[in-house]
Formats: sequence, C-alpha cells, structure tokens
Amino acid sequence: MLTISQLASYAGVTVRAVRHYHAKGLLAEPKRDRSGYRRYDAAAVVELIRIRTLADAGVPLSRVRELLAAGGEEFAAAVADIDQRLRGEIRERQRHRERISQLAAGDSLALPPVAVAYLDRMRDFGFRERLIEIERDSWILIAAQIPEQVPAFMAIKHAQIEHETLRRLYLDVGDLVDCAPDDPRLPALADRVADFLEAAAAEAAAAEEQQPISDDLIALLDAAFVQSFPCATRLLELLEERGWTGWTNIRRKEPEARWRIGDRTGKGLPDPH
Amino acid sequence: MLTISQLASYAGVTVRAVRHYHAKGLLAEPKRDRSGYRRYDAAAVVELIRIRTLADAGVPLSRVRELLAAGGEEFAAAVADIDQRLRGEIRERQRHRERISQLAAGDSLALPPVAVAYLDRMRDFGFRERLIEIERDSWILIAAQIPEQVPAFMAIKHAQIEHETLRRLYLDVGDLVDCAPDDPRLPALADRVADFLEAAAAEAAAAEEQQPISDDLIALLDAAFVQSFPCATRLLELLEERGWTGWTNIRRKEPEARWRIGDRTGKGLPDPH
DNA sequence: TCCAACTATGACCCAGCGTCAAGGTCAAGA
DNA sequence: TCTTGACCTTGACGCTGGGTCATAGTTGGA
Repeated sequence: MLTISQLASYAGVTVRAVRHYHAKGLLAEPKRDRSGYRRYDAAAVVELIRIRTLADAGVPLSRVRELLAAGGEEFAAAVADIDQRLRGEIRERQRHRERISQLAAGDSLALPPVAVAYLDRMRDFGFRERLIEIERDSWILIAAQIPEQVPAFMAIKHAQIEHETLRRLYLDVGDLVDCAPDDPRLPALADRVADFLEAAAAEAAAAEEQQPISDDLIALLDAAFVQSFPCATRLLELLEERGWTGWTNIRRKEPEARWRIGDRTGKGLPDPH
Repeated sequence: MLTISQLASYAGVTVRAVRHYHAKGLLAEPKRDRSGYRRYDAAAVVELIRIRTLADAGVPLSRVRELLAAGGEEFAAAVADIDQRLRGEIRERQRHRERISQLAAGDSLALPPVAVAYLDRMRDFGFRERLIEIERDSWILIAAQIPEQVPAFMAIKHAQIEHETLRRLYLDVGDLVDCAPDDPRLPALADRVADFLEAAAAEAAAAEEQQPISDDLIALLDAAFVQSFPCATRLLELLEERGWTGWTNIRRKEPEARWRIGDRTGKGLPDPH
C-alpha cells in the first residue's frame, strides 16, 4: 500500500494536488490506516494519472469527472467544447498582444493615432506641454465615448490648428494656462476670442451642427477644462459678459441657460444612460 | 461632480471594478460628500480610462500602476515582459489543444499510440476485455514512469503476442481472470507457464536484461496485477512452488526472496525517490 | 411621503493549487 | 529510550479580477 506522497510521485503530481482532487471529488478517498494516514492501491495511481492527463490537456477540473466516465461520443463532444474554449482564450491573448504593442508604439495611452498626430502637431507649433496634456485628456474622454466620431473631429481640429489666426489664439490661451484669475491679460484674450467667434460664427455653427455631441460629454469636457485650467472660470465669465457661453461647444448665450460650465452641483452631469 | 456609477459608465466599467481599483490602490480614493458617497472629477474619468486601457490589453492589475507612471523606456521594457508572458500563455493553450486532440483521437487516455495498437491487437486475437483493461492500466503506469522506454517494451510485447504458443498461454491466463483461487485449472496453467519459462529461459533473460526497470515500478505493476486479478495470488504461489517468482519481472526463485508479490505491508513499495 | 434607484461596507464565490501553521506519527540512529 | 527528521493530518489564507449577495443608509422624483 502506498502513502500519499508515494502515490503523488508515481503520478508526477504534488501531494497538495492529490488532496485537492479528493476535496473536489475527482479521486475517491482511500481507506485510512490506524493513524489516519491515507493508504492507496495501484488502481489509485492509474486513476490519478488519468486525471492528470486530462488536466494537463487543459481540461478544467470541474469537467474531469465527466470526461473520465464518458464514452466515445460524449468525450468527443466535450473535447470539442474545451477546444473551443482554448481557441477563445488564445484569440483573447492575441488581441491583448496587438493592443499592448499598439500602446507601446503610440506615445500616449488610450488614444487613436490621429489624435496622437494632432498632439504632435501641437508640439511642432510650440504649444505648452500643460495645454497639450489638457488636450490629450479631452481626447481620451472623447475617444472613450464616441470613438467612431474621433476621426471626423480630428479633421476639424487639424484644419483649425493650421489656420494661423486661430492657432495664435490657441497659443495665447495656452500661455495663460497657469495664470491667476485676475490676470490683466484675460479680458483682452476674451475680447479676441469673442471677436473671432463673431467673424466665424456661421462657419463654426455649421461645423458643429454636423456631428452633435451629447450634453453629458460636453459637460464632462468643460468640467475637465475648468479643473485643469485655474483661470478658466474667469475666462468663461468674461466670455459670458461678451455674449458667449460654454467652451467645448461655445455658442451665443441664450436668455435662459440650461446648464453652466464649472457647475459642481452635479446637475450638469446627469447619468449618461 | 460625478457619482461612482456615472464615473463607471463614462469609462465603460462596472461600479464593482471601480471599487476594486480603489482597494488595489490603482485609482485614488476621491473625497466624499456629506453622506459618505464618493464624488469624482473629470480627471478621475481620464485616469480610470487609462487603467482600463491597460487592463484591456492584458496588463495584470498589479503592474498597471507601474505602467501608468512609466516613461518610454520603462514602459517598453514592461510591455516586452508582458508580451512574453502572453506568448507563453498562448503556447501553453496551443499545447493543450494538441494534447486534447490526441486524447480525442486515441481510444484510451494517457497511452501512446503504440500501446493503443497493442491493445487493439489483443482485441483482434479475442482476449477478454477485462484482461485488456488490466494490460491498459499496466501500460498507463509504465508510460507515466518511463515513457521513453515504452516503444522498446512494446516491440517485445508485439513480438510475444504474435508468438503462437505464448499467445495461447496469455489467452488462457485471460480466461481465468475472474476464476476463484481454488479453480482446478490454475495448477495446470502454472505448469504450462513454468514449462514455457524453462524452455525460453535464456532468451527471456536476455530480453529483460536489456532494459532494467526499477524495482519500485515492478512492485507497483505486480501489485496492480494482483489487485485486479482475484486468483493472481494463488497463481503466483503455484509458480513459486515451481521455482519461479514475480510476474512482471518473473525469474527463478533465489534462496532468499528480497520482496514478495502481493505484499501489502508497504515494504515492497519504498519511496520511488 | 413614499418608492425606486443609488450608495456604502463586508463577505463569500470562481480555479488550481502553493504555502504556512500547528500538531500527530513513524522509523532510525545514539 | 530519546531524539531527530521526514511524513502525515486538517484548516486557513493567498493569488486574479472582479460577480454577487446581504444589510443598511441616501437621494431624487412623483
């Protein structure tokens, strides 16, 4: 008669595994000797090897019993099932490999290549790194919500950044990214933004109407902007004085505002569902 | 400010996952409102999306923090590491697929094709199914211990089974597989076995010396034989009377026997290590 | 005011064992 | 005979990535 460690070593498994199989009901508990030790016969070795053979072939322990008892057809069906699971797991890892290599290639997480290209273009033009990070985070949010619309928006953004007047305006916004709310340059900047919007109002409105974004996302993006840009609240106030409201989706102020940027009460961010 | 479910749905994860990331220290706990509810800002959404992006690429959570903080080089190194792990997991599943398909092809678990062929040959010759099962179990044990020697032994067995006199002897052993220990045919069978051994002694000894098997394995195989063959003990006794000892490795009885077949005291099966 | 939907914490669950912990047993050497 | 080291026993926690209750407090709209 064999002790548990002899049994285990004959079958090439650990003692712990044998006990585990007992606990799972895969291997019958043998009789005990007078001191309570398990004592096995040769048949137990054969059974344990059969269990291991299945387990080593990727059969989950929960199905081992079924397969040990199965005849040809059931066995084949179960094997087909397990093989399908294995293929699924392989495909999953392969997708993971693709994704992770893309992450390693791009310099920024969770962004499509077009967006990374846009951020690089901003660097080319000498935008401040802080502002680029704010942009990056905005696009992470957008890509997470409406990934299919990102290319269209990126096309607009690329056009905008190549537009000299607009680019200078952006650059100047970037220069004030860390300024205090009472910075004297803010009102002048607000004037320029308002002037530009007046000049390009029709054009901008048309572009924005093309792809409507949900209010939720706009509110989230505005909130992100305000949080990472200390004097943003002040700038938005100045713009409101000049008849414009919002930032992500800036538009002429209407008589009654339905939501406000920087609103921290939660009203501006209803459940997106 | 966002509630946890709003945060979760913006990032496309479950509330439970968010709390799990808090518990793991991946996502900073936000401030609470007066009722103890977590309140998030837009930056938390970005951070959560970054975490999900990594997790969705197969990065284990335990490494996510490291990768979020990593610069280009460290990131690349970590990615290479993770990719290697993924490849290993893929290879493992592929091996599993191979093994399991082999199991589905062969009619018996844990046996190499040569052994399956031998068992089929036994069926051709009309051996009893019980005896075939005993053979199968023996070969499972052998294949588990010394897989590399199985083909050599199988060659011997194939030769033996094609040898008519020997085959008839085996067949008659098989016919007595379920007999009682006092069956009158047993002594006659023992005589025939002894006679055959006398005649083929030199030959058999030479064949067995070729590939020595460990005493442990021989004892295990003999024990398996005795357990599944009720009158085996009696048959072995009769053979001992005729000057032969053992079964798996049957040989002339020596003046002092170092181990005995069917010995249930454990002495015959020392730790194989 | 009530109810549905949310939030909080805590705990158990899955696989397949590895790894202590704490104590009992056994065989052999001094 | 005592000791020592190698076994044996059960029980419990750990890992991964959360899912799924359970119980209780909160919120918001009708």
